[in-house]
Amino acid sequence: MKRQVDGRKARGEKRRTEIIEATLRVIERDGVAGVTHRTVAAEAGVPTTSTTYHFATLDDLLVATLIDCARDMATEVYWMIDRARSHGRGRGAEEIAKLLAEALGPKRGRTMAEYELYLLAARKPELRPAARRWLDVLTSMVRHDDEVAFRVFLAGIDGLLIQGLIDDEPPGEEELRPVVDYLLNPR
Amino acid sequence: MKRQVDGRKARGEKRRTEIIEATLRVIERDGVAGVTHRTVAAEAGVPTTSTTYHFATLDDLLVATLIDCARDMATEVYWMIDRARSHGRGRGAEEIAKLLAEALGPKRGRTMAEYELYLLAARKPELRPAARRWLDVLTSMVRHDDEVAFRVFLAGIDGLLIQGLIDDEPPGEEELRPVVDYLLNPR
DNA sequence: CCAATAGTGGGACTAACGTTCAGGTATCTT
DNA sequence: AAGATACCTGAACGTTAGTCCCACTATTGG
Repeated sequence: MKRQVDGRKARGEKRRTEIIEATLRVIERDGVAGVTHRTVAAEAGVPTTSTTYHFATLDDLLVATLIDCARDMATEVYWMIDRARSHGRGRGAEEIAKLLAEALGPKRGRTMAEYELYLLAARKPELRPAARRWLDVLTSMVRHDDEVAFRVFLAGIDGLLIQGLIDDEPPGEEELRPVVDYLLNPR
Repeated sequence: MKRQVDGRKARGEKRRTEIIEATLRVIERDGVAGVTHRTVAAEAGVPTTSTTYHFATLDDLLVATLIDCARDMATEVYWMIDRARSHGRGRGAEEIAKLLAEALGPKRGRTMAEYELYLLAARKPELRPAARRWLDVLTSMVRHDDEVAFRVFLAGIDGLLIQGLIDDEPPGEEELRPVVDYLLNPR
């Protein structure tokens, strides 16, 4: 049978994704610098050689992990837009502000990981399509008649996030809302 | 004499700054990941032990380098504002757009280094004052009656830069000017 | 049923790493 | 002049890294 769920290949791919997830956890905790075959293997609870079997080099592991991370981010943005739409016109700012506050609060580690992806993509062209994915999702979903205003909006989101990461106490939802609102409809 | 320029201490501090400059070059070329005592020593043309003599640990070297980098960035921003002012009201956008285009073009490596500083500051609170320095300079020099608009401006600059770093062909000055202009005087 | 194959895991090898140390030299202080 | 001081550096230590090897197991396709 080809569709056997517990076969060799299926278990292999399962472990592969487990390794990727463990890598993401390591990046969230210690940054890309903390990623080694051994730390990842320990985090995933597998022998060291398992990571080298599924990913030829450490670089492959990093690239695979960050592409995965970018995919998650893009789908999250997708659902955010969807939610903002269903909440009616003009309520988009609240949804976005809430998401930003989460990114800087409970999901801070994840946000840092995403910006390490950005920086790695700056050096590795192969990662750029993945890093740009959430930008593409936004661009394709949101109607933008004013090209310049939309570009400011995209840049503003990134700036708010990265500056929030180096704040001693990151801004909360209520602090972000007027800024996001301004970004969405400047007068 | 205390003012001897060729004394023991003076040469020591000179080498110290040479090591810091070499470290910055390594970061620009290979990123923070490429910084080791040996690569830095080779880049500076000094023996390996020299880097450990002047900086107790690798971390100290990194922190010293990034603080130095941040200082340069802040003074550059200072002079940019000064220039924009002398060019008369309303010409600020051109000056800023030119600076951004340079940061994404000839000085791309330096810009990447600066964002590695950001990300490191997100994990090391001791680096945050240094990372925020150029923001503080802007805040103190530019009159801003509208708090929200100014915040959008700061975030926009960062967003434009970091998104420019993952573009396959970074935007040029003429492409950036309308966006910067929009950031400065939204209607 | 059986050869081929994908996955597993313990061990080990080499290279590179951060860091230490001890001996040496030039400079400063008194 | 002479001891103290700051700087310099070759050699080496112990550790950890990436990666490879090989014997083993369980699944697969014919």
